[in-house]
Amino acid sequence: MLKTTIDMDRAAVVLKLLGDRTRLTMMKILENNDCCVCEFVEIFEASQPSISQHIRKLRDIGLVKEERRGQWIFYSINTENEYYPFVQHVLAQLPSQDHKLKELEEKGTRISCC
Amino acid sequence: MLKTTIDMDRAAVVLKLLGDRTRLTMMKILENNDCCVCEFVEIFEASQPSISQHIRKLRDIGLVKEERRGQWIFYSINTENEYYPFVQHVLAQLPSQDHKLKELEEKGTRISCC
DNA sequence: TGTATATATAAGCAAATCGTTATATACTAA
DNA sequence: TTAGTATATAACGATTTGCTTATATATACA
Repeated sequence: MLKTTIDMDRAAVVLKLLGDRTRLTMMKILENNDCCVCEFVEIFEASQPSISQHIRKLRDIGLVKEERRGQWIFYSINTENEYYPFVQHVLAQLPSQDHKLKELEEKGTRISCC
Repeated sequence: MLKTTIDMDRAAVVLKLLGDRTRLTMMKILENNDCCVCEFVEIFEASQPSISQHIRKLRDIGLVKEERRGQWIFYSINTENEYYPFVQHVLAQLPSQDHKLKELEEKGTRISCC
């Protein structure tokens, strides 16, 4: 059986990153969707730099990856990441946050991009 | 099916608490053992106040409970806590830390208490 | 009672965190 | 090329965190 366990130090680092309302919800949304920054800005009613800085932390340890599509940069879960299985287990315990994206669509407040 | 899901805000609070090397390892050890403060002091080679303060945070949101036995206070996981199922899932992904207790026994450096 | 041990708590400090505003960069379209 | 949009980054400040040292409290035991 090849079971790779995450070591405690790395696990603590990952959990600390997930231990923030905004980042945790971001990750849960990204579980099922690709998103660009502007969507998160709307969902969290936060400033663009604040959102970018949260994403940067997730990206710095490889939890998410980016893909430019024209003017926009879409983020998604990096399933290749060594921590992915661990993160997946944690996220699986949380209630879906997909309704937050749906609300944007319905309100029509979604910016041009998405 | 009665499935109680933890809400995102509370989950983030719990994960933030677990997102510290010392507290995460403490919780993993407590998964299978009751421990008193002096054991943690030895295991983490930390000061007694530092350990007490970490425990206090875990106790404040009810993740652990205490039980005085004479001179000592033993801590254990509070399985009655609303977050317990969530925490259990997280801890289950981590490698056992029981060897840390065993090392204390073998080294004989364990203080009188334990 | 007095002393030792185990633990908790308070106060203070350095570092980390998370927001802000200002600015830089990259792409699109006129 | 110029203007507009999306995003990243830098600089700064307030708050939080996690240690330290000092002290208080509770129990055990002589």
